[in-house]
Amino acid sequence: MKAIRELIWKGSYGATTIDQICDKAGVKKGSFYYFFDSKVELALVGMEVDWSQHRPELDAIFSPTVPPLERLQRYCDYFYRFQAEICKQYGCVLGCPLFSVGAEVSTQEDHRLQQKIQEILEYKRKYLETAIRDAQAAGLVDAPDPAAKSRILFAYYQGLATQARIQNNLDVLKDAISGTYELLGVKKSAAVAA
Amino acid sequence: MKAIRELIWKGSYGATTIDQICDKAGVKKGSFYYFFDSKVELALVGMEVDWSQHRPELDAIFSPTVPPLERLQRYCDYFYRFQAEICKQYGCVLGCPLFSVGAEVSTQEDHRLQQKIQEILEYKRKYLETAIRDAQAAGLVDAPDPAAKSRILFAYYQGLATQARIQNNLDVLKDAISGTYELLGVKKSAAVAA
DNA sequence: ATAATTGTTGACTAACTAGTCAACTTAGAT
DNA sequence: ATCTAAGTTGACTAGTTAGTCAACAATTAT
Repeated sequence: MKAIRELIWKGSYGATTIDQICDKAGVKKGSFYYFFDSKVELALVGMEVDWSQHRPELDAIFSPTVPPLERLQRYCDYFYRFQAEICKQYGCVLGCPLFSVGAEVSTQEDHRLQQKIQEILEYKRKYLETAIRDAQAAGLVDAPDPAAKSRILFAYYQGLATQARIQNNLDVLKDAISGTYELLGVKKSAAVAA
Repeated sequence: MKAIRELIWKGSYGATTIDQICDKAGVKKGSFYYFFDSKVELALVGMEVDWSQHRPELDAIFSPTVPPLERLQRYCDYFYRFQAEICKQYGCVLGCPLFSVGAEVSTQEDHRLQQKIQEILEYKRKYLETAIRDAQAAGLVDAPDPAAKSRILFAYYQGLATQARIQNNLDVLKDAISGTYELLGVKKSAAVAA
């Protein structure tokens, strides 16, 4: 379980072989096929496990009890710290596996993995939408269409994460919060407050 | 040449084998190794060829003779039309190969491909930076730091392209120009003019 | 024409790939 | 203790992979 996540995160989904997974997991191939029918099957469960581990943390960060702009601030901080830790552990910036794996498998015939990834990504976007809507209601930002704004912000985050991975540079992520504010048209006073 | 571009664009770099490339190109493996030492070598030349074909079009779109905001408008249009054509040809949205391949190979030991990709990406960002600087000089946008803004805009485009690929949905790209305007803080009057 | 260079090929290794399976080991229930 | 179900394994296909190479063909120079 941990093995496949590491391998497809650090390397790529397509280039990760079942032999590699078994080696890393210290398990023989027979055992693998006792539990899973194929690599896709394992990847699906892996994604699910990963998501279920992140979900509580995101629920806390995006809790409605937290002021909306602070949620975004905390999320940017969290993402940076998380990537920094991963970077220290694996020696390079890995970004978000949902993006890199998603982009890689999107053209495959078997659509199950794409669907799962899109599903989780949509959950994540929802956090942003709610935060933006609350910020708009509080008059903190200029976002008459929170859903549209959340898509823009989400695309921005996705781009940042991918850039950080490609450039292998954590500093790229440091612009996240200022970029968020510019993108949302945060009013000066609100920015200082958050 | 055309073969590898199609294969690693539609599929992935890692999962594309030299046998596949040779088959698609109608060439035997011996010939391949007569010209290239490895897959990386071929991919490097492929990227270079691809870039040299796009460059004149981008030079035209971002010509200093064109009003700055119109450059961005034209670029968004161009990108959409280009993706639509590719989509009709291959049956699915493929996004930008620099992003998908870049994300995939970024953790490899051999850094040559990453370097080439980063180099081309940096060229592309420069187009945006110049357009934003000109727009700022003309008082059309609120961008005191054009380089920083261009990084934000570039990340946004990168995210959009990746999303379009993951969701296999061209409509994602339709938000590009309105997102650009929101992101740059385009003044109402300037937006109407462009 | 002929020699030299450039390019092409099929046949070849040796390592790796996904996937199967009968035999084995463990752990839990009775 | 012993029976059973759950899990593990090594050895096994059969196809694919990267990469090599001597022999062959095509082009070009002289």
